[in-house]
Amino acid sequence: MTRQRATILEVIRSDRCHHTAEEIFDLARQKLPTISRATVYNNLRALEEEQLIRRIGGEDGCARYDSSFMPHGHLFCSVCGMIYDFSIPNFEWTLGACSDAEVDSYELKLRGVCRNCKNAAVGE
Amino acid sequence: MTRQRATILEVIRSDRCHHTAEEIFDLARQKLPTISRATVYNNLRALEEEQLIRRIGGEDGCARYDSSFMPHGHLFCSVCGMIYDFSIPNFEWTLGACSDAEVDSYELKLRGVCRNCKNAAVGE
DNA sequence: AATAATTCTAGAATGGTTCTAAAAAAATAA
DNA sequence: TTATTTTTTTAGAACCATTCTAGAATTATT
Repeated sequence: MTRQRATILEVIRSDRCHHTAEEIFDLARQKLPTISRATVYNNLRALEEEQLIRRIGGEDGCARYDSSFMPHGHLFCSVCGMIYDFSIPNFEWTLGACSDAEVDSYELKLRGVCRNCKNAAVGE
Repeated sequence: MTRQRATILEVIRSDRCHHTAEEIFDLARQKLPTISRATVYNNLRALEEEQLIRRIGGEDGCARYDSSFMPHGHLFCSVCGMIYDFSIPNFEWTLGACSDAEVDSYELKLRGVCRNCKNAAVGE
């Protein structure tokens, strides 16, 4: 575990913001000014292969990263742009019950309006 | 509806293969040899905005297109590479019941082994 | 310390997609 | 129909997230 890799992992774990590679590069650079963009990309790929982080496809064509192990989906709020974790009880079981295929993992992306923005709209 | 757009839509509707933009370009060119790549991309975007087709993110970083209106997920088989439609009964209802957010649409990608490949493995 | 293996760095290359500007086609007006 | 305006198409350049390359730095091994 090099300093660079530890820093990248720390950045991803430090909040639940699902940062992009570029954001991770900027945040890592604040702690390690000479870190290279390629190092960020290399380590993101390596960390993903080691299952220490998870890649999720963003809405704008660039990948985002999540450090949570618990399987869950993501709600992309079309009003505030935030990305929220979204869990469905027994979803793995449901997937198994829905077909004869063997499902190893899933990625669930939801588009809509988050609770906060929905409530704000009502209060207007 | 120009000839180019009609041809692109016809290609997407002609089978359930979830083609990439490049594949659609090649197939469209067989019918309209002078069609341009930009026309394919322009129309794919327009057709998506008109809700005549749906874009799904492929596993290899390039978009794929689906002409089905019925909401459903996609199983990417890691053995044969095929992409299968995957439906979950009452899934829209489940999504609504799982949070206070307003969910407008979803994209569900599953990785695993399809029924055929699973059965083939057993028979070995 | 010497050697070998791994990781990092900067910048070039890649590739799917979007943009640009001019030509063609289609729609509308006269 | 002809003239005018709007939309679409075309070819290729540009874009940008990501990957690759080659050499330097670091780390591990002998």
